[in-house]
Amino acid sequence: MAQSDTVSRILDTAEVLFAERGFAETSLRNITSKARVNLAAVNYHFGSKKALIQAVFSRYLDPFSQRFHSALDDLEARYADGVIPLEELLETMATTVLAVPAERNSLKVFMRLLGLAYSQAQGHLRRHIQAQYGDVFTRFTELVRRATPELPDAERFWRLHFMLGTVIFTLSGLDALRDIAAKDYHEQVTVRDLVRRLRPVVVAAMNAPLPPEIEEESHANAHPG
Amino acid sequence: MAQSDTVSRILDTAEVLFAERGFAETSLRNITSKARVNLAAVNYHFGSKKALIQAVFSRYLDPFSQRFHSALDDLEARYADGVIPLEELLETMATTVLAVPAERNSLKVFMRLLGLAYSQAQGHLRRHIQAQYGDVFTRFTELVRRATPELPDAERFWRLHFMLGTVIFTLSGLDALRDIAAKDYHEQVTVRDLVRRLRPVVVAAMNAPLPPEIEEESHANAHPG
DNA sequence: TGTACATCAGTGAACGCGCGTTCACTGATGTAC
DNA sequence: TGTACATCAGTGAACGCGCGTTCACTGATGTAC
Repeated sequence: MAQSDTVSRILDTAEVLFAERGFAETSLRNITSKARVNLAAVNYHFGSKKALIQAVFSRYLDPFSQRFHSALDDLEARYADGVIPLEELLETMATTVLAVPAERNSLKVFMRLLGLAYSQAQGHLRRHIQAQYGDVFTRFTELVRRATPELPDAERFWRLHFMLGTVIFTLSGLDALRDIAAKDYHEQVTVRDLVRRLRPVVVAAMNAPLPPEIEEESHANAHPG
Repeated sequence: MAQSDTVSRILDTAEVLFAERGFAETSLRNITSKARVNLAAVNYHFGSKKALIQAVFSRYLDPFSQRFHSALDDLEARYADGVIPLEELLETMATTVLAVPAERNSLKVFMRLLGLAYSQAQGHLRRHIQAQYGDVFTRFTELVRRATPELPDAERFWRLHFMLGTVIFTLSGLDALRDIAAKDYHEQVTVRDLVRRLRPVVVAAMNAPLPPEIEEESHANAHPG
């Protein structure tokens, strides 16, 4: 037995329960009893519930940011001028996002956790993630910036988050949507199928025409960049 | 004084706190002390915390479905052939979505509600809301079907949900995103500004080219390129 | 090689606390006769 | 008009419960001399 079977039992169980019900609704007693581990073990190994939540995130985000960094290295080596087509960037992100949970428990858990982290208003978790993993996202958005020079910075920011919303909402609520889809269309939907459908939608959204300028208001002269 | 000033004080305060921190993280003591109302008043007037949450939801969804129905009546009267352009349908939905919370407190509560309706894992709440308010959404999607005859049914279903994800994610996590946007671009974002940005993105996404058909399936000879 | 101590994962029970809910009660207003 | 009772919004205090955390403890293994 490894020196801490207990630690991974806790993490495995916690990520499933967190994804199912959220952080506040999952108690340490839920986790430890389902993991068949002593209640005090969470505080012994992690220090607090908050720290456990962050540890659950790290198990996904550490390998993700590592893989994503090296995938971007490969891309940058391939395009010597530093301008990587948008489709390639999105494709790479999709591949990396799908690769990580394939080894772990589920894509749904990962997406649900990301969604919870964003919607969590207070944001200690959000700030932790930003501080810990912000650089790989910064690098990605910089590459997207070069791929879409015609987009104002603010517009690009919002469109990336619009698409993040699409992906997180769809993949984290996949069970519910599958339910509805199966009832309406008698169709079984796989994650690969969804990604196939998502691709042209995301590309079209990023390439949509710019919204009309606002003229009135105060003199909104935000020079982006 | 109305026969129950207390009831509306509770509802007004509850929706603000629910929007700020979520349902589980908001206690009845938080609500009643901020509303300067007796703790027991919630259970007296509503019966339980769960019933209070549903009452908060109803204050948004009842007027929303009512208004949306009559807005669709108007549109159908205006287009005698029964085919309403997609842009009009989306515009109408956006207007209705924004009109309801304008009288009330926050768009965010409303968006959280819609998000919950979908992402609630076990789905008893989802099915309740589907049963209570499903007809207006069914009516809307039927009109969208007529406006986009070139889309296969399943494709339309998924694209509508992709866009629902964008809107729910963006507007329900607005505070977090505003935070990030303000830090990166020193720009204050209003809801109206966001809707202006969303419009071309949603239209482009709905009109995106169809994804390539899947041909192979079982004999998995995936061309890696 | 034997003894003493240190380290460490894990445990069982308890702690204080905030939670949703309940209950006996008040006091104002309405209704019946 | 007077009396008795009913209804109802609201109250203060307490209830039991599950929560995250703490603490003294065990027993196995490692280390020093």
